[in-house]
Amino acid sequence: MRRLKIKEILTTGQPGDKILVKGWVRTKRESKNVNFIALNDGSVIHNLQVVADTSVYDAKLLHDINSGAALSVTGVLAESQGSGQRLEMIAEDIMILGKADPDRYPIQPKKHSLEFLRENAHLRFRTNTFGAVFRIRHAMAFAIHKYFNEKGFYYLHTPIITASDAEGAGQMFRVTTLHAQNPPLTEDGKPDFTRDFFGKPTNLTVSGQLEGELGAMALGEIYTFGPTFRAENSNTTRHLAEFWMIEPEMAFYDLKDNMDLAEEFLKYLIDYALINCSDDLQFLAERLKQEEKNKPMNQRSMDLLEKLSFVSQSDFVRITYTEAIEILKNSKPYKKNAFQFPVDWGIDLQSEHERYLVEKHFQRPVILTDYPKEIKAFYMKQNDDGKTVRAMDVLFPQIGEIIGGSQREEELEKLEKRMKEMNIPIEEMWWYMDTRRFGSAVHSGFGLGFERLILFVTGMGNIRDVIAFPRTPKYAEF
RNA sequence: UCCCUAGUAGCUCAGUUGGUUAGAGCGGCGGACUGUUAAUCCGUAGGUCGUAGGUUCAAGUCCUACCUGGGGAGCCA
Repeated sequence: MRRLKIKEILTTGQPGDKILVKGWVRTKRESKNVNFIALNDGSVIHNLQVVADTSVYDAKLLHDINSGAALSVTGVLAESQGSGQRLEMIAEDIMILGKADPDRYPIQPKKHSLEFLRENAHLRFRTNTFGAVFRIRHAMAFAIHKYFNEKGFYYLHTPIITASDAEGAGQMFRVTTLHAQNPPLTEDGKPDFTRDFFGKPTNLTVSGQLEGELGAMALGEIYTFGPTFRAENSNTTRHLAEFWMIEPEMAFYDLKDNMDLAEEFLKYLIDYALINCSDDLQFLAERLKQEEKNKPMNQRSMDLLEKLSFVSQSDFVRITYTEAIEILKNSKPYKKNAFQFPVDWGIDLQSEHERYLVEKHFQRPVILTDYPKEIKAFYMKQNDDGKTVRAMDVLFPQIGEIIGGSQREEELEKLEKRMKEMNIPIEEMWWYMDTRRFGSAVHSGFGLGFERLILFVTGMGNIRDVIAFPRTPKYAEF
């Protein structure tokens, strides 16, 4: 008999159908004559209720059906007498594929804290919450490829190991095969990287952008979607040492085209989730609502589904950095001295400032553009004012910066001048400079933190809960 | 890295101004029950109080250091 997935059974199954299912026991409810087994196979958030007549089955067999056990069950579908579900399965044959010792199995049929589940990340997929999160994460990854494919972008695989340390996006993880205690030394006593695997110092990538630009300047529109690494000692709910990033790079796009793409892209992804992940989103929305019951009224956030619909339907506000500083200087918290950090043209905006703009002043996503060149990277297109660059940051409620991007500097002389000012080793970057030497053109791109997107879409509060096996300072378990 | 906060049963927590034998709920186990919805009812086992020092007649409780978790900040995606 062909095995049916529970998703299929619950949507198209009919009473009388004889079927085979396999899955894991969530809960078992016992009474004298009949046992109810809630079986889940991961295909949907819903369980299949398996009904086992106690007179038909060996007591030992029923005894071993605990939370976590894997079962194979054949039986007949029937309209459920209970009110919790349309269909249920009257079991005819139950086989225990793998037992789960109830004394040792950590995922009990009760509410667990996210912290506890994080320590049991290998088993947390078996909970409703993490099942939902990781199904949504998959759907978002798929939607990203779908979106770009439909728009004619090519998926370019930029390298994970890189010798370039010019990006300046953060501390990098060194990649080496040299002996940690006794590396070969140069004459002045330093590790001799000419004898390392690649013959020079190498690192895990912090961004695929520079290589992405090379692809865009031939293929037209490309995107990368892969793991990225930062060796920063940051301990927050929004940072990981290993995370996934989506970086499109487009020839002939100026900053406005770039913003249009970013906005359309984010809305597409949110809509995709609303349409294709409604069961999981509904569960997460309900979960969030329960959690927020303990919070005071003014700290509660919008319902998850409302929030997603709202963002997908509202126009993102687009203002320049200079305008944002003006708004902040005229704001109540500024006048009341309620900001912890100063507001002045030239400073980098702090979380509290971004929060104010997005959550209080505009109450919708905001795209800030044209930042002072001093606080942005060397490759950004310099404006004629000599002070600002064509950067754009997309700010979302609660999570802050979800996208950072810019129009790139395509003029060789300007780029070289800026690199010299910022002490970027131009000679090592000869391949990057070549794009400006040969057939240079206006182009743009941005980076979207995948986990931050998932945070927003799922409403989860900690980035460690939207990646299967988080890597953070002092933590690389599993 | 900085600030705040917590660590007591498998989980979530309570534990009074330091004082006898450390508690509850959930979960587990045993039993009861005519179909349950993280069932209900009765019973039961389960603890080196994060680690190492210190103060004290006496420390889960006070002090110091360290470890780990959580929240916030910085850096950023």
